[in-house]
Amino acid sequence: MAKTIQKHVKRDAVSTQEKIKAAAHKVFLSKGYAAATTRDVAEEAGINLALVNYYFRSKKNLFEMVMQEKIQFLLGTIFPIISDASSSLDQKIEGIANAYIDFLTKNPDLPTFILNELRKNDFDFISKTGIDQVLKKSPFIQQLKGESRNINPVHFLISLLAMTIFPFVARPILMKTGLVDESSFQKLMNERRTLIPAWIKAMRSMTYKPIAV
Amino acid sequence: MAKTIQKHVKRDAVSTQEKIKAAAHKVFLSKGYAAATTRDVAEEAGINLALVNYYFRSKKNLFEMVMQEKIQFLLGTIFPIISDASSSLDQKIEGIANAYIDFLTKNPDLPTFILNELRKNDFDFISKTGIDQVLKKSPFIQQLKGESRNINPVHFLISLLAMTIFPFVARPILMKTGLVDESSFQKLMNERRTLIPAWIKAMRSMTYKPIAV
DNA sequence: CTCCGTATTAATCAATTGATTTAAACATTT
DNA sequence: AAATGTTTAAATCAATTGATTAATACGGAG
Repeated sequence: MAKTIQKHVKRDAVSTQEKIKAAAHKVFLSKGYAAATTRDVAEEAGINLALVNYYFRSKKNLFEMVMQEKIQFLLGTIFPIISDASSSLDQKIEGIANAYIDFLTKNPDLPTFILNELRKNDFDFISKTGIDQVLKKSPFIQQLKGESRNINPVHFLISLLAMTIFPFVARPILMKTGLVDESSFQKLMNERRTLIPAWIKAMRSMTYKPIAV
Repeated sequence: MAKTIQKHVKRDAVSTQEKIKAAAHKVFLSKGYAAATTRDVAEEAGINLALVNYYFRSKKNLFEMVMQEKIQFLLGTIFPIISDASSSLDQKIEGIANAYIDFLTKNPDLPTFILNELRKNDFDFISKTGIDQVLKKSPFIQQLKGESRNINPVHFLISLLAMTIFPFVARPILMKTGLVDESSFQKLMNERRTLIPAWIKAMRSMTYKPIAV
C-alpha cells in the first residue's frame, strides 16, 4: 500500500478528481482557457458539473493546476539532459534535439498552447518551480558559455530551441501552404534529429565579428 | 477623388466602420478570439454596441476579416523579397531576416496570435489568398531548390523562419527564465540580423549524408 | 422645408457560463 | 442499524454575451 491513503475510497479505479484533471488537460489544450467551459470538462470526464467546483475551487484554479503540470511536463523532458555533468556539450545538444522531437511528435499542440496562454495571462510558473536558477546554473548553460567566442551563448540556445520547436508550432501553416504534408513533415523532423546538432556545431565553429549597436 | 464613393459621408475623419475594425484588431490581438467580446470592441472603438453587428454581421465575421488582414500584413512583409527575380539567394535570406526582425520588433504579439488562432479554428486563408501557389513558384523557393544538395530545401526555409520568428514567440519564457531582459533581447535580435544569414550560409555549405528512414 | 434612406442609440432577448445550493446517495465508524 | 462525514446529482442564480429590435437623430435630394 504505497499509495496515498484516502479516507473514503470508492470502487472506481480512477478517482473523480483524477478524471476531472485528465479531462481538463484535454479540453484546455484543445480549446484554450477562454474557449473551454467547465461543462466541457464535466462532459469529457463523464461526471456532474458541480463536481468540478467541488474538487477544484474554480475554473481558474483548475487551469493553473493544468498549466503547472504541462510546463513541468515540457521542461522535464530536457531537465535530465541539461543537468548531466558528465556529458559533453555536443552530446547535450544532440540529446535535446532528439528528446524534443520525440516529445513534440507525441504532443504537437503543447508548445503553441503554452506560449499563447503565457502571453495572455501572465502566469508566474517561475516562482513556483524555480526553473530560472536551475537553468542558469545548469552544466549545459555553463558549457555553452565556456565554449562561446565573441557571440552571446544565448544565441545558440535560442537557435537550438527554435529549429527544434518552431516546426511543430508552424506546422498548421506549413501544411496549409502545401510546403509539406503529413508524411513529409515526419520525415523532415526525423532528419532534423541529426541535422540540427550538426548545424549548431557549424554555427558555433563559425568565425564572427560582432557589429556595432 | 480617387477614394471610394460613399453615399452618405459624415464629417468624421475616420468612419465608424474603420473605427470598429481598428478596435477589433487591437482587442482580438491582445485577448484572442474566445476571450474578446463585442462589447470590448465597441468600448475600444468608442461606439455603440449595436454598431458592431450593424457594420459586420457577426463577431465571427469581424474576426475573420481581422485575421485575413493580419495574415496578409505578416506575409506582405516578405512578399517583395521572395518574389524578386533579380536578387541572389543570399540577398533574399538577409532581406527576410532583416525585414522580419524589423516587423516583429514592432508587432511582437502577432506570430503567436496567428499561430494559435490558426491551430484552433481552421481558418482557410489559403484558398482566399492563393499564397500557396505564389510561395511555391517564387524565385526564393526555386533558388533554394537549385542550390540545395542532398538536403530538402524546406529544411532551410524552416530554420530561417524559426531562428527569426521563434525568439519573439518565446520571448515571454526567455524573459521569465531570466535568460534575457528587455534591453539584452533587443541587442540579441539586432545581432541576429547578420548572424542568421551567416548561419544559414554555413548550414547550406555543410556536407551532409542523409540518414536512413 | 419635407421626405427618405442611412447611422446611431437604448433597451431587451435568449443562450451560455461559472458558481452555488439543497438534497440525496454512499461509505465508514461506532 | 444509527450516526457521521464524504461524494454525487439536479436545480437554480446571477452575470455575461452575441445578437436583435424599435425608436430616434442625421444628412442629402427634391
